[in-house]
Amino acid sequence: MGDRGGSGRPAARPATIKDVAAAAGVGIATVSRVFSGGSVSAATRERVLAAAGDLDYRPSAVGRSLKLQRTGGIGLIVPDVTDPFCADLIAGVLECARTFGEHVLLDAAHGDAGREAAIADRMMEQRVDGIIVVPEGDPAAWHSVVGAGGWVVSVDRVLPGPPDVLTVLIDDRAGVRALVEYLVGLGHRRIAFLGAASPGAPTGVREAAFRDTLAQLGVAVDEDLVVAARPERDSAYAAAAGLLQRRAGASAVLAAGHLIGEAAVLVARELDLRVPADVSIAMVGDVSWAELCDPPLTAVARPGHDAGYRACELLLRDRTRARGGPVLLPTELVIRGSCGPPRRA
Amino acid sequence: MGDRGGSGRPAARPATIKDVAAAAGVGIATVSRVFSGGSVSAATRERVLAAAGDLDYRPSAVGRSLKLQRTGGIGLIVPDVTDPFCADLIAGVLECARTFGEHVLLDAAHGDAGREAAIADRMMEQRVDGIIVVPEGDPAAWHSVVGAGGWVVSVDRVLPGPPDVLTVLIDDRAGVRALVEYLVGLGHRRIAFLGAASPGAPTGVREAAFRDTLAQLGVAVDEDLVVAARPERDSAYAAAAGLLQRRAGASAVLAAGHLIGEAAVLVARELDLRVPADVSIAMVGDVSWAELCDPPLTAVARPGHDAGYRACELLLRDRTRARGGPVLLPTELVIRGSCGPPRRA
DNA sequence: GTGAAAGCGCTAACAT
DNA sequence: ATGTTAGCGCTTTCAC
Repeated sequence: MGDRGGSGRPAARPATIKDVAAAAGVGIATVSRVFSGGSVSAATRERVLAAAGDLDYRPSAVGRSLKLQRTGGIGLIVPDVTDPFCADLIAGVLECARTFGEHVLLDAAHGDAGREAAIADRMMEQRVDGIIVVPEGDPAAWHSVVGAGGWVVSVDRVLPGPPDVLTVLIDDRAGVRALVEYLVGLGHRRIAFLGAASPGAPTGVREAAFRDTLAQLGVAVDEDLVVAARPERDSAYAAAAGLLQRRAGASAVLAAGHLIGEAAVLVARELDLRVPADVSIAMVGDVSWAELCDPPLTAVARPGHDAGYRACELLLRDRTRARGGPVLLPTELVIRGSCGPPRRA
Repeated sequence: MGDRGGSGRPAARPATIKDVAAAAGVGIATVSRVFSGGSVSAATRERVLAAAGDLDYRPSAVGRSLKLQRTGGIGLIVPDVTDPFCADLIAGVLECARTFGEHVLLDAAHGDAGREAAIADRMMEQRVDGIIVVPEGDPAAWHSVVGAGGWVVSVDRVLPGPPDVLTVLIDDRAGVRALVEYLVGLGHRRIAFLGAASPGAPTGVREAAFRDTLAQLGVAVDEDLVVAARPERDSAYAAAAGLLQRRAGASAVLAAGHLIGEAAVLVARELDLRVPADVSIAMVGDVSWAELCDPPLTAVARPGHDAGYRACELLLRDRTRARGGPVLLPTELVIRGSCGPPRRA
């Protein structure tokens, strides 16, 4: 029965276990038992519950955490919550955390190493049970978190250094390979690589996979066709425009991330290039608009939700096991209409 | 100097204020002062800091929260983190929370009233300083949270009942009105309304605004052209297909949300309707793909980031003020290429 | 400037 | 089955 005055509220500070005990005429231990599942006689339990109801009592997780030395919270740090991959990741973590009865502290580092470290610090002070992170900052900072007794799982990035950090990876190597093979199979020999990507997308392994696969297939890489951009919209756009404008003779473009893929699509349209007649376009990261643009974009789907789920599982269930290298999650090549045979020269 | 054994770690439990005090040869009060900014002689501070560094000491937020009766955390509950509007909202809350030095507990309710209430409960037990929510569940549950002494701000929904919940709204009414006026100005008289929407998009006020504006403009509403779908992809698709297939003679389609807008675009393409030659399409919610599809979609942009930021500000700064009705945020009509004059019959 | 001690809300060991 | 008590890590009076 909260007293809700007219304006400026009473801010009645919440009832404590003591209040309930007094109201029910029992000891505080009994109240505790009622709420944490000890054995209490039915009659007493009834009285306690009634009193608790009257007082609007909610056990304080703060008190409990202090006693138990464990908060039941996990930290999640992503580069950018509005990135579709990150959003999927978050959803996965949330879903898994729920099954373990844990809650999630979220923050975004936006590629700022200092901020990332500060967030981690704060989460450690909050005594989270572990941290899941898509790290973009200083690897040393993360090893030191582990050194301080923390548990961390790195998603979509491998942290150089001692293998004290659990890791969940997405098999971009295989994804890019499949895509390149598909393109080459279509007849393409001059394939451009637009590097750099969305947050959550280290371009290094993708470029390496691009080069390796081409080499394996006996196709030469034209360095003029390998371009890099920073993971911002305008940089991506500039890079794509630079490549497509000079018409270096690419018959296909592989965009290493959805941001740069978006740029490629936009630039192609602006240049009145028909897709895939004039140029084929494909990208890594199967975001929702891939199906919406015209023609729909062929893309390598990356399982962000699974990655988040597995990372959380790793943290909460498989800690001891975890020795045994990174978890590697498969990608899927989603073929749509944006790639076709190259135009006959 | 954390002892990192070979496998299965020591799990050295973190140093406490006592450990530091002992190591530095001072009282715990002094250590506390060093870390919470009390007055301490430079020499002592030095010693304490050194000891703390050795022990890898981090003040426990749990201990502090218990003492201070305030955790510095705020709860955020959205329908679905992967929805672009929700993602923007989250980003806004995160940004504002940072400036106040607060952290954020996130969870998703997925339209499940029971889950929403359970999440709120848990957050209250965590003793968050307040909760920001895009409520889809039982309004009574939220009023009772307030009754229990909690602070809640509702975003993008108005909760019926006593005005004890702070509110941040987006002016969809004006947004839809602008869009309808634009369409009518183009010459359209038979405008279809595809209702239901993404999470974070109550369709009611949009439909009302649609009808009102049309009435004001002296244009009759054909009930056959007003269709509703549930906020899932297939339901949206079915609704759009139903409408467009029977060719009820709509010259323009107003999709009330991005999910149903997506469906409209897809269906139009499938039916080989040219946009905007055969049919104009516009939607509420300016998601990133609007610019990517062909032609780019005219849309009403909804300021999710701002909404989140303002909600957080309201919670953290303006509590007392807050009397004075909901905060209302403006939308913006973003005109692209998907709408044109109706085809001459 | 610094230390001793109380107490925040809770759980668990121990006593009854 | 239930009550008493200690103590989790911290801040903050109150003495000195």
